[in-house]
Amino acid sequence: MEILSIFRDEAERLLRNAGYPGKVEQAREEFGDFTFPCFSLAKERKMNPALIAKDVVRNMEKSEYFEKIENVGAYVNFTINPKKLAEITLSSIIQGEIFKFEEKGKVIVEHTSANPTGPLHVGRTRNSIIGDTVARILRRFGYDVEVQYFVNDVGKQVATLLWGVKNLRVEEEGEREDYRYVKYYQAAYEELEKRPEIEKEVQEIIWKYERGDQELRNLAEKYVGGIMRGIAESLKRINVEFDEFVWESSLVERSRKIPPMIKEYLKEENGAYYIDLKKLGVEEKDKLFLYRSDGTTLYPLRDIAYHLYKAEKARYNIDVLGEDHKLHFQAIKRIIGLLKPDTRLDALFYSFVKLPEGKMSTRKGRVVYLDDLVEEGMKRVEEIIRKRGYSEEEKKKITKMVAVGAIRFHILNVQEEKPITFKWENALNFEGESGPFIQYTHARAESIMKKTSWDRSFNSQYISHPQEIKLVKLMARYPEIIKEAAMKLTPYVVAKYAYSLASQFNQFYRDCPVIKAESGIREFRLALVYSFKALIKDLLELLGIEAPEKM
RNA sequence: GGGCCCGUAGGCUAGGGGAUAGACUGUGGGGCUUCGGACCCCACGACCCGGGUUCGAAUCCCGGCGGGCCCGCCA
Repeated sequence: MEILSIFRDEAERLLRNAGYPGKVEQAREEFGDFTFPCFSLAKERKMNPALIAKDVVRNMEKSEYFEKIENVGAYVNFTINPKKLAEITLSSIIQGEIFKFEEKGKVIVEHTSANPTGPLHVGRTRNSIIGDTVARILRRFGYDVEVQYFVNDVGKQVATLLWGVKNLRVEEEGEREDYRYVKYYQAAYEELEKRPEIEKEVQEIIWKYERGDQELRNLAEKYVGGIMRGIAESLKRINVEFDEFVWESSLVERSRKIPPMIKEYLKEENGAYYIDLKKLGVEEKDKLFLYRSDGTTLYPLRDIAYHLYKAEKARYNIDVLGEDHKLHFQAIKRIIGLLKPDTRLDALFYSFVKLPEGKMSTRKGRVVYLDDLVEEGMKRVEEIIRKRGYSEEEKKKITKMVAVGAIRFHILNVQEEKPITFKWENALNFEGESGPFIQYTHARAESIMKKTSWDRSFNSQYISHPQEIKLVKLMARYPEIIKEAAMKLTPYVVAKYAYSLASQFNQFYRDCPVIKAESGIREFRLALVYSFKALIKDLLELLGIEAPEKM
């Protein structure tokens, strides 16, 4: 139940009864909670908007839901009755009702799906963090969510890696397989640039691998599998996990059955096959190639097979993709629309993270690896908490929680489609609008609760301080924030909301003593602190950030 | 050449027809006999440019400029 819509509906009911039906909007804070601008009505009725606003107020009946309804210029402003709102909001949180949403069926979220050619870098991590967070939000919103990673082991990149493994000798350094094996990939690419004729050998690897060549399968299992283990381990450190890894090679046979199903869009050119995209209604591109002339499959074909596989498992599918996939996705969506018209396919696009010196590139070794970012983050956190007298074990746990909190929040706090330039000091910011700020605020609230006992009873009649009212109003927005983030696939709104809530709590904290407050007020404030803590903990969880009790 | 996305204080980012453009960081000041100073308060500082639509444009439309991406028998 969206708490504020109870009040919004009531405001609109009052407007109707006053003879001026219309929709209210969110008001600026200093004017109240909802507002009804009278400009368009003024135009319709050819009257002065300010006079209309006056008349609306004159004809309005009283309501226990609002403590004040008044006109300011051409606006009719509604101020919610805080006692009523506090009662509804706090009991909804304390009983856990606020976290329950209607069940909505199954959805598969595919994210990351980075080529398994080396360790995960920070650029790709934006995909993982956004994808993981949107999955968490959808789960909260009532979906049965399954998270998948599409492992591209059939493509040219992996063939290049395997060519390197077979033909080159490199120093394998480091503990983890992804760091060891990426050297083959980088060396193979260098070689390929020097001697373009190697291309043929790479093609041959693709051909053989697709047909199940045992030696190559074994190599892929070791090297691609090893790199995937590394990637999964890196992601696990920042709380990203998957339900299923789907390997492309497992879909090759299946993908070959697809072209006959869309024969009327299929064309041939020198032995290669493509889909006529114009005919499909995609204007921006002509041909989508499915087969090479040597008969091996191309990524679009395997991707169609994969989407078909997903569509059979779930009626709703979401891909988290870099903006470079926009056109490709448009084509895939059309094709799945033909093959599985009763399913829904959405994409969440994000812009790249680049370095001040340019785009990240695994090939060129111009990257910041996720692991390095996490390590550096932990180092900086440790610096701060060194003197706080935590045990070794506590210190280790807190250090990781806070570093990951900073990293995830930094990525999530920006609209997905805006480009990010990676800078260490921003990615590892612990102050102000940051993950650690929110975690710290949670720890503060926790600290109050620990110092006192409370039987979960409260009386909303005691609400009076402006900071109490502001905090309740902000908390009441939780359901609509979740709904917006889930429906528009915009996880950043949850990050922004979590920050504003924490920030508001800190202001409340400054002005409103809790433990020392007199009886009545004290219980009410404890209900506020408890509710804030429950809410912010949930929001942090949605952002994939742990909520430490002390830090 | 064509298409898509982005342009808001020194840096980073909300708002996406409506009231005085909201934060964070930075810089300068201030606040613990008070529940945790990774906090709080005050000040400074911004809508890329030019037209148009509108009672009203940071927001919508058109045209520039700047940045990113796409238009592969790569993925």
